[in-house]
Amino acid sequence: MQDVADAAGVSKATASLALRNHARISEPTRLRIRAAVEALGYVYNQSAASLRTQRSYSVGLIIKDVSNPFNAELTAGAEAQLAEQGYSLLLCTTDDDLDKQSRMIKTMLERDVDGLILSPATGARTGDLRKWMQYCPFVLLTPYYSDLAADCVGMDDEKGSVRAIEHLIGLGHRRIAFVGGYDATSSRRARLRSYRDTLIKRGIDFDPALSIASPVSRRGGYDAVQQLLTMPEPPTAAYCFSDVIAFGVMLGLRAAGIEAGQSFAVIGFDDVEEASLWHPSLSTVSTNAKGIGEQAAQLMLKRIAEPEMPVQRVIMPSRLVERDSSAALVHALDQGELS
Amino acid sequence: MQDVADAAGVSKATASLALRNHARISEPTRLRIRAAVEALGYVYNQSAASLRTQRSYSVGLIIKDVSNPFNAELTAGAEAQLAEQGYSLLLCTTDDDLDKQSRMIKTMLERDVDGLILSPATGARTGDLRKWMQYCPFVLLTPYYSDLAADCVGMDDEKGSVRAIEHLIGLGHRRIAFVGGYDATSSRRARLRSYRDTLIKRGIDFDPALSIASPVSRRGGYDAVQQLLTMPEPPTAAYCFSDVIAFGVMLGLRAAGIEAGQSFAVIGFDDVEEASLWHPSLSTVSTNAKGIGEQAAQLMLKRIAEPEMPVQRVIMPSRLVERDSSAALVHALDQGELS
DNA sequence: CGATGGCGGATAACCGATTAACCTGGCGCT
DNA sequence: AGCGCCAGGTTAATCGGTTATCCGCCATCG
Repeated sequence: MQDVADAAGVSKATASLALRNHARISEPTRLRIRAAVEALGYVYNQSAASLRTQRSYSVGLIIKDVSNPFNAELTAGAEAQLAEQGYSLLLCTTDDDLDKQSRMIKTMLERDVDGLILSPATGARTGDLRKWMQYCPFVLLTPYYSDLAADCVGMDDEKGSVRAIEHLIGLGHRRIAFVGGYDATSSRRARLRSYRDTLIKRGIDFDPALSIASPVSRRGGYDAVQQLLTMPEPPTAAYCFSDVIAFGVMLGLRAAGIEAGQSFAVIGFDDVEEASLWHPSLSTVSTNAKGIGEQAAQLMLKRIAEPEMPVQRVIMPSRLVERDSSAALVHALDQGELS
Repeated sequence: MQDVADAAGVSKATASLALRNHARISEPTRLRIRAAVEALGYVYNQSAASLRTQRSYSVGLIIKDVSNPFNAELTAGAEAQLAEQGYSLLLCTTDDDLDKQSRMIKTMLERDVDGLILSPATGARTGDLRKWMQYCPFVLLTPYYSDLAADCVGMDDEKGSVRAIEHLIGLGHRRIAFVGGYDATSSRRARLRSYRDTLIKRGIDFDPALSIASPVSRRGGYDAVQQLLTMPEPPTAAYCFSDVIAFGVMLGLRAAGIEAGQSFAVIGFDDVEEASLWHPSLSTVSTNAKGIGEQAAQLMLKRIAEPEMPVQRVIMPSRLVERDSSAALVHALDQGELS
């Protein structure tokens, strides 16, 4: 910048002000300086500026895994919002490992992010998070740390689950399994609770044997459904922790000669793009991943602009999308009698 | 850091050296300093360090769109490699817009990245890229800027295409369409060339009417196949620019009462996760997106470590994965006669 | 006519690390 | 005793911007 200033015959300070269009600098001078910038191919050094101003115009996004379509969409949403406001996105992943999560948070803080959007790894302790929150604002991608005085945006596990189960009950199903997800995650617990409460409310027994935890992968769903089908009284429907698991369940069903949507209903969660493309198309609880990412970014930008704003907790609505994988049980019985 | 030094009763310089385990500092002193760090909750300021050392330990990744599964996997691969070496990933997207691409490159340079991994937007000019390359090393995610003296890692459009077409010919197909992709992209041109050359080499006419450009979306494939089916002598197979397009083609076929893999063969490109899950499962040219991301990151790290290393161009192997969507034409004819 | 007040710009301290160069006490050696 | 040398630190300049403060000059005003 000194070079630019010299070339324009002004001081470094003047150059600095001119580049940011400060009113103090006259038009002709500003133009001379801009010309010098072009001529010299000067590139502004944001890090140097950050050092002085203590604002980096960057925020970190810490998720478990980008290759998961849900997270990819979320990332896309967040990045778009941030870029629009001139912020950059530092991305890192934890593989749902607490240790790695700590390292990543530390790294981000060292890089002086203005804020951190975090999808906490399973088992993250409130105390640890609170410790980090001293250093920069956080937006949590989950609604389950309510004692933490942090902004958050989560999806509505509860309403979505209730709708899904009521839909299945409405179709005539009575033996409904709850499939997949890691046992310890708050999201799964919330959905499991809604699942159980809804059943009970409708006068249907809650059978613990029908809820099976699993890794969040197709394999997880595949294995789980195999297990379910060997039960003496197997379920006729599965409410799955995620679409990915639902896909696994449908594959498992097919392997057992059962087609989802005929004698067996399947409902997923997330509404990833493939859900509508699958054959049969997957009924699922839609959560708008991109919207969650956008919302998180917006919340962060607001928080940065106004640090003392009251804590905001956003629950993004989820809605049930009924497609072909969930069919009426009566229909299934009819088919069964025909074969 | 001054505070830490004071607390440990040493100078700032000593503290700095101690934190980086410089041999000059004795063990007891180092421990005292580390203790002070803990006690004060000090966080290292990487930006300040970068300012001085001119190394930010961060690299930028500029792609068109993260929500595309191929790019998401690529991103995951790159991030993992970089994180492993202590580098951070700045992610931004261009929506395949040249203007936005320029802005993003500029932003990244201002943020003082050590390198930039770029998937150039359609139509990016060599000259423009060369201009940016003065400022930091680039790794291009395409093999088609060979006059640019930049490291790159691309997929093997050619071999993959040849295999796919030969596979189809081997199955008895003679009217093979080439479907989808933006006309102007180098990748599409390369695949189109391989497609044509392979046909000709096998003594089959190349019919320009059988190659249809389209947006890279399901819709694009859907519309294209509709158009193909109205031809006087429609194709019996489609080689698609991407899996996404192939999905569209299969949907279009189904809408026309044709099931892919029976009277009509479909092959995609990318081998995205859903390819194996589709019904029928999609034959496709597999390219290992995550591997490309990892390779790009590794190349970048090597380049940073050794700036004068000769330019490296990596072509990641692609292989044909034969699944259910590509069936023998004879089989299709048999079926035709039966019906 | 001297005081006042802008305007447009210059000076220099500062942000938080890194590092070349310098300092010092103690030990071994001749 | 004198000298060199090393281990273990310290000093201060530096990276590239930002910004509080100061300055000179000219127009305006009572």
